[in-house]
Amino acid sequence: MTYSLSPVQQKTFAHSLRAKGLRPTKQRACVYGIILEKRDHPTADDIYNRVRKYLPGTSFATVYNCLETLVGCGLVRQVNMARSPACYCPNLSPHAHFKCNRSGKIYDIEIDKKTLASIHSLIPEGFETENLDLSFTGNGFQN
Amino acid sequence: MTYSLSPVQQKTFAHSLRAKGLRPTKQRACVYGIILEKRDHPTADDIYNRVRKYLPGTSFATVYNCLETLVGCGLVRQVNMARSPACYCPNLSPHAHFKCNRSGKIYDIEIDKKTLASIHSLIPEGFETENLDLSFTGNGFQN
DNA sequence: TCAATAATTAGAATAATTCCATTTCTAACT
DNA sequence: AGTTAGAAATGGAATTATTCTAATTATTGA
Repeated sequence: MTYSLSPVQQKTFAHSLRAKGLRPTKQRACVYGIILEKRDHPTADDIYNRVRKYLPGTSFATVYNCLETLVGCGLVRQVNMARSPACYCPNLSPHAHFKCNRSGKIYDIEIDKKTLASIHSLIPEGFETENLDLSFTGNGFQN
Repeated sequence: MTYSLSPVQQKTFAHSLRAKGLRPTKQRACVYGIILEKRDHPTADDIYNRVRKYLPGTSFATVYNCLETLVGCGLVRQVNMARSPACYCPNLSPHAHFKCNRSGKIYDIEIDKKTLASIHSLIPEGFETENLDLSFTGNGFQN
């Protein structure tokens, strides 16, 4: 059984891929849907396990390929935290991540415009920033 | 031939370790000295190769153990950038990293107090931050 | 429908790091 | 200085995350 995206999601999905000459395949739709569905910052391994409920033949290579494609299209973000596998997040607004050392849970933390501007002002003249990553580790409120 | 730290470095080194009940061994001194010596953000592999010029018997396990210890003592910082092995840095002041996609070079970028305060103010009430990582990727000025 | 090409697949390969059992070293105590 | 208990280092295997490769299958446009 193939994963169904909502009409709005489907449109965004197909449009973003086609804009880059890429094909909206069922595997890509499924990976995208799974990341949107449960916003728990799944790893490639988590995604692999969830995808296989819908498309049992899916391989790791495909999951990694799909993720790379979706990140490349700007549909999802890859989050890299120290000493943990990459995880994925559909929140496209500028935000930081806080990883709780006790629970392992990752929280999204919004970055307000003023702070974002302040952060960007750190970059020296002549440097061109493509990506910004801000992350914290420590203990979250409730564990 | 064992690596010699300057008297000041030696004092900081031995003191930080002893404060945690750990021993200032020659391997740890060597790893520490190497990170201080050439501030080029070496990876564990780089460090392994440099250490072995002084202490040829050193194993990868030891390099990783030493690095973990030094990071734990606050003598060096571990820097994790997306899709690259961890690298190490003796700059203990609050700073961000900019990785140039073309050259692979990592630049230290100071974070001024105001921006730092602004970043810390993002953290919700009740969260306890142990570590902050801010990194950029893009193109540096001269490649 | 057919051809061209893009995407997926399985499995092997690689890279980075961690683990484990053994040996060696260090430092405190005679 | 010699002993000894615990800490650290060692080599190699194991693990984890990810990427690569060659063959197969799917998608899209003519």
